[in-house]
Amino acid sequence: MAAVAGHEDTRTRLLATALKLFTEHGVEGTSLQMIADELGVTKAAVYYHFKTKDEITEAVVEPGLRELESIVAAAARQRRPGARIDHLLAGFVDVVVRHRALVALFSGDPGVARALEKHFFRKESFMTGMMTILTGPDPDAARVVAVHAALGGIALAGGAQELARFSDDVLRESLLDVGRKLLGRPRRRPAVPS
Amino acid sequence: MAAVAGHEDTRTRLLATALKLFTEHGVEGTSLQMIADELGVTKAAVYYHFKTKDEITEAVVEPGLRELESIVAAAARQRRPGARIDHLLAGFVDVVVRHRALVALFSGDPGVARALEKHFFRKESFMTGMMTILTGPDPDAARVVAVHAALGGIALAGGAQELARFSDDVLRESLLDVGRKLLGRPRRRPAVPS
DNA sequence: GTCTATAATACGATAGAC
DNA sequence: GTCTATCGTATTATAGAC
Repeated sequence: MAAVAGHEDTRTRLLATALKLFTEHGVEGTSLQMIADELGVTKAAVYYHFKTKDEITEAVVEPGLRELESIVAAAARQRRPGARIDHLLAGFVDVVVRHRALVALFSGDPGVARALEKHFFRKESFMTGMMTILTGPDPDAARVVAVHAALGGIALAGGAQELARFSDDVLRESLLDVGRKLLGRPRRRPAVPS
Repeated sequence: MAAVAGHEDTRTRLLATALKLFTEHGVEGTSLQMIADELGVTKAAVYYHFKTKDEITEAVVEPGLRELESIVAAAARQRRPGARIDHLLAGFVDVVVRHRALVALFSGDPGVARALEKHFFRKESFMTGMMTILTGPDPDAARVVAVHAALGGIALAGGAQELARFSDDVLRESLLDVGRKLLGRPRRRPAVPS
């Protein structure tokens, strides 16, 4: 790890800078010049680490996306439908909290979807997989809307600038509460025995 | 009305085309060339109707934004805190349903906020006004998160492509339900007398 | 009201020196 | 690993004919 720290460090700083600018101005609204300036290098230096801008976009969202994929897969393996929902909700919220702005970026920015399409990742089918677990079979309109609002609301709230001051634990519990209410999964321990 | 139809029609078609492309590719990801091509005219023709791209962005979002502003003002005039919340929620959902993709665009696209800033509209202070009504005074973290998720979830679900098939009435009732659950406003008529 | 033509600039991306 | 310099293209925007 330490041996490649010199290389890894610049690459990591680059991705962190890109994520910050992407959430601020959108992927298409962020130029390589802006990234280079923020990093304190030239455009050519950026191109040493990544061959194209799409490759940067991909690398920014990849870690969070991989986590989400494995969570969906693990949730699908649960036997009871309720357990599938609980597993997916807890995992989704956890990824949102630990990556904050990333999931909101993935959910809302069309530039991300366009960049991923070129490397054979279909956002639409991925979302359908999550939806199927959360809605169940033959859902009515209200359920489909509620699930959409839950995923969107959790992602957007997790990436909101005004909520950055909250700790991971506080944000996680609050977002779990949002998901439970919208998905009809009341919590087990009502907190107060009285 | 009919006398200016020739002018109004092209301008209206232009705004509808712009909104469609903005939601598909984002504001910064949409060029005037794309708008002109979709309209079947040249870029110069587009510039006859609007002096700058920011002016187009502004004109696209303006109608929905004006409605939201008057709804917030009307909600603030309600006496009881619960009535303020109910008024704002119903109005917000109604605007989302009638304009669909527009509110999601306003909520999520950084290009919109940037375009509006130049004409003295501060998105941040506008959102704070809505938040204050919905959270009440001295809200805890869970409440702030819930309100954020409610507004974001409703806006995002309203603009979702997969929910476009639902009628206005069905979508409105479903989104109201989302808002009521997250804001702690259970509905009056529980539907089934039994 | 829409066109052709063009200016000025910014973009993504590459070549080659150090 | 970062630089200077540059290529080709696309961008916003304008001028002037019809």
